[in-house]
Amino acid sequence: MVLLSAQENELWTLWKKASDAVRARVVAEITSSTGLSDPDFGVLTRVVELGGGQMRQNKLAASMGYDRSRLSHHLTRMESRGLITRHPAPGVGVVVAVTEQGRDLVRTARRVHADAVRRHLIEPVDASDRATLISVLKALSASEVS
Amino acid sequence: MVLLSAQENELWTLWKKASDAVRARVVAEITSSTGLSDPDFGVLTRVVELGGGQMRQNKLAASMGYDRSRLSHHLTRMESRGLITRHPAPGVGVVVAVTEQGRDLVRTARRVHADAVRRHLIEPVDASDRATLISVLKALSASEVS
DNA sequence: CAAGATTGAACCCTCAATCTTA
DNA sequence: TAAGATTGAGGGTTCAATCTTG
Repeated sequence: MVLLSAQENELWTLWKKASDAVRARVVAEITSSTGLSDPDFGVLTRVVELGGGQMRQNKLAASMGYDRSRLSHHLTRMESRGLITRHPAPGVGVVVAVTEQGRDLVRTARRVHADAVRRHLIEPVDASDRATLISVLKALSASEVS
Repeated sequence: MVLLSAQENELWTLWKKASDAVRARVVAEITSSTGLSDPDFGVLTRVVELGGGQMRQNKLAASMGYDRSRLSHHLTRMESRGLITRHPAPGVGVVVAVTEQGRDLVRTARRVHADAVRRHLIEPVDASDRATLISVLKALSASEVS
C-alpha cells in the first residue's frame, strides 16, 4: 500500500487544520491589537525579556532560531517602522535596542498573546487530555527519523 | 494573573515546535525529491485528482481555501516554471491544466508525501494515543471562540 | 582566515485597487 | 452590477554571494 489510508489521511488533515487555525488565531489577535507581526513580537519579547531592552543581533538570532540573513532582513523592516534601532557593538557585531514605541507595543502584545493562547489552545483541550497531548507533542518534536 | 503559567507556556511552546517540525519535515521531503513547494503540490494534486488534469481556477481556489489573488499569483509562478497552463474557460473564467512535467512530478510527490506523513506524523504517535489526539485536534480546529 | 552581518533574487502571502465581461 | 481574475505594493522566508573587520 502506498498512499495514505482514510484513517491516516484524517489525522494528517486535522493536524494541518488545527496547526494553522491555532497559530492564525493567536497571531491575528496580536496583530489587530498592536499592529505587530509574529516575528516582530518574537524579536521584541526576547530583546526586552532576555536583554532588558538591548541585545546583540548575534545572540538574538540564536535565541529565535533565525539565521543571520532572515534576522537582518527583518530588523531592517522593524527599524524602518521605528520599533528598534541598531548600532555597532563594542568589539564586533551589532546591538539591537527596542525603542519606546516598541516597548509600549510589546507590553500590550504580551497580555493579548497570553489571553489568546489560553482561549485558543489551553481551554479548548479537555483537562483530562492535556497530559496525553503533551506527550504526543514531545514525541513529534523529537522525532528525528532518518 | 495575566501572563502564561509555566504549564501553559510548556504546552504553547511544544505546540509551536511540533506544528512547525512536522510540516517542515514533510515539505522538505517533497521539495528535495521533486522541487515542488507545498502550494505547488496542493495545486497539482487537486487538479489531477479532482479534475483529471484540468480544472476551473475558480473551483480550484475554493478547493484549496485560497482567495483569487493568492491563487492567481501562485499560478503565474507555476506557469512560468512549466507546471501548468491557463486558458479561457467556455463561458467565463479560466481553466488550469497540468502539463506533462507537472503530472510526472506530482506522481512522485504523492508517494513521497504519503511516506513522509507516515514517518513524521503517524508513526511517532502511540497507537493508544491516536483517538485522543484526533479528538483534541477536532476541538482545536472547531474552536470558534469570540 | 573566520565570524558577524548585509544584499539581491526568487519564492510566498495579504490587501486594496482594477480590469473584464456575462 | 456582480463574478472571476489580475496587478502592485509591502511584508515574510530562503539561498547564495558578498562585505567587513578583528
